[in-house]
Amino acid sequence: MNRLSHSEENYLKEIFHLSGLTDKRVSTNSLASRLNSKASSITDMLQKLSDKKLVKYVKYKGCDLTKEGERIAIQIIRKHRLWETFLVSKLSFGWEEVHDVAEQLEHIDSAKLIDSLDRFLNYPKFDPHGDPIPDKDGNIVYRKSKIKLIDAAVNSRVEIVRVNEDSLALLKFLERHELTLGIELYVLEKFPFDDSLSIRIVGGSEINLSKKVTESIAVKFISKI
Amino acid sequence: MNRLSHSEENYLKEIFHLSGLTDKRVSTNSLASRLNSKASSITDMLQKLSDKKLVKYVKYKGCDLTKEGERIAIQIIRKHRLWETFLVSKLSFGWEEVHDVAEQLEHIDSAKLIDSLDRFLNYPKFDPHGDPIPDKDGNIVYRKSKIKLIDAAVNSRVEIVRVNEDSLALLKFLERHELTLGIELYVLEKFPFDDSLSIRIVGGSEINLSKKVTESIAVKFISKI
DNA sequence: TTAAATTTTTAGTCTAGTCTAAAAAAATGA
DNA sequence: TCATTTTTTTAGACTAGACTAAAAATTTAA
Repeated sequence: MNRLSHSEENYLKEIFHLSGLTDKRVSTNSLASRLNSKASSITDMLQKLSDKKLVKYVKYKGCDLTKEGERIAIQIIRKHRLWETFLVSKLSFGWEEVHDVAEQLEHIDSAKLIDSLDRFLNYPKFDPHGDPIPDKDGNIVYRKSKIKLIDAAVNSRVEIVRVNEDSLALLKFLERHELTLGIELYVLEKFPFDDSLSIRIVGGSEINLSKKVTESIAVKFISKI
Repeated sequence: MNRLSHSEENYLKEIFHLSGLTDKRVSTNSLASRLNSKASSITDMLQKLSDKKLVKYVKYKGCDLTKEGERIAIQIIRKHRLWETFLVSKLSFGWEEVHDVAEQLEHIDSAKLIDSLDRFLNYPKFDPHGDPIPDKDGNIVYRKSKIKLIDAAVNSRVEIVRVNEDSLALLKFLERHELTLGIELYVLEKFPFDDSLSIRIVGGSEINLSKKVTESIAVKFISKI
C-alpha cells in the first residue's frame, strides 16, 4: 500500500471515530463538520478512498471503512495515543496540551519509530485521557465496565476512567476542578430539568456538572453509598 | 509569521546548508539537485520565498537567506538534530537509521515540544553525527579545530568529530569499519594519484579510504606520531 | 569577442485538495 | 402522497507545488 497523505489519514481516523460511536454508516455531513470542511470536499475524498478500497462508499448513503481502512485507522490512533503518552509522561505536558501536537506526530511514517516508542514507554495500555492504546497488531482492549457519567446511578461511587479529549475548554475546566483520570466521585443527585448532575469528589468538594460535561466523562462503578 | 509548508521549510534548510558550505549565493541548479527537483520548480519557489522576505533572490544570480530566513532555517536544523539525538540515545536507533525519520519530525510545529525535548535530552551540544545543535536562540557552537580528514597531516593522530549524514551508504560503510564518532586514527600516507588515504584505527587495523570517504569525515588534531 | 554550451526563467500543464453554486436525491411532514 | 426541506452530489474554479518544453540570459572557450 502506498503511503497516504495526511488528509487521507485524517479522513480514515474520523470515519473510524464516527462509525465507532454509532456502529453504522457515517454520513457526509457528519464528516464535514468533524473535519471542518464542506460536504462537497468530503464527497470527492470518499470517492478517492473508495477507489483505493479503504472505505465502502455508496452514493447518498454515507460510508464505512473496509478491513484495510480500519487497520490503517487503528494504526494512526495507536500513534496518536502513544505520542500523547510520551508527551505527558516523559516531557511533562499537561493532558490538555497534548492533542494538537499529537495530531501532527500521528502522521510520522516509521514502523520502527512507533514500536521503539511503545517499548520506551513500557507498552502502556491507556493514554492520558484514559483511551485504550491499540497494540502493534491493532488489538484494542476496551474497558468493559465503562459508562458515561451522565448514565451513572445516583448514590453510587465511581472512578473517572476516560475523558473526551476533543474540547480544550472542557479539559481545562476538568483540570481546574480536579476532575482527572483516576479521581473518585460520589454521584449525588440528577436534575432532569437541565440534565445536570451533582457530584462530590471523594475527600473534596461538591460540584454541579452540566450535561455537556457529564456526557464527556466515562466512569467505572465502584460501590453503592 | 504564518506557518510555512514542509516544502518551504525544506528549501530554507537546503539554502542554509549550501550557502554555509560556500558562504556565497546559492544557484538554482545546486538547489535542484539537492532537493531532487527541477530548476523551474526552484525558480517558482524562490520567487515565493522572496515575496515572503525569507530569501534574497536575484534573477539569474541565485539566492541567499535573509536574517529571518536564516533564523527559521536554524530552528529547523535544531529540531532535526534534537530528534536524531532522541532517536539514538533514547530509542536505540543506529546513526544510519535516523536521518529519514528526523526529516519528518523536523517539521512538527510546537515550540513547547522542542524545548521540552531539549531539556529531556539534557541540552545536548552535538547530534549523533557530531554536528552542533543550535540552542533555543539559534546560537551554533562550531567546533573550532575541526578539519576534513582529507586535509589532515600525514603522521598525525586525530579523533573523528563529525561525519556527513547525507549518504546512507557511507554511514553503513563507516559503521562496518568502526569509523564512528570519538574513534581515534593515525593518518599514515596519502596517495595523490587517486586522492586516497591510509589510516590505522588506534588499537585496530589499517584501512585505505577513498577521497569520497575522507571528504565526509571531520577530525580534530590530537598529536604527532 | 563572438559562437556554443550551460544555466535559468517563462509559459503552459498536471494533480491533490479545497471551495461555491447549482442540481439531484432522500427524508420529512401536512 | 406529494410538496418542502435537508442532504448529498456535480460542475466548475482556485491554490500549492511540481513538471516539460521552449525562450532568454549568462558563462565558457575558441
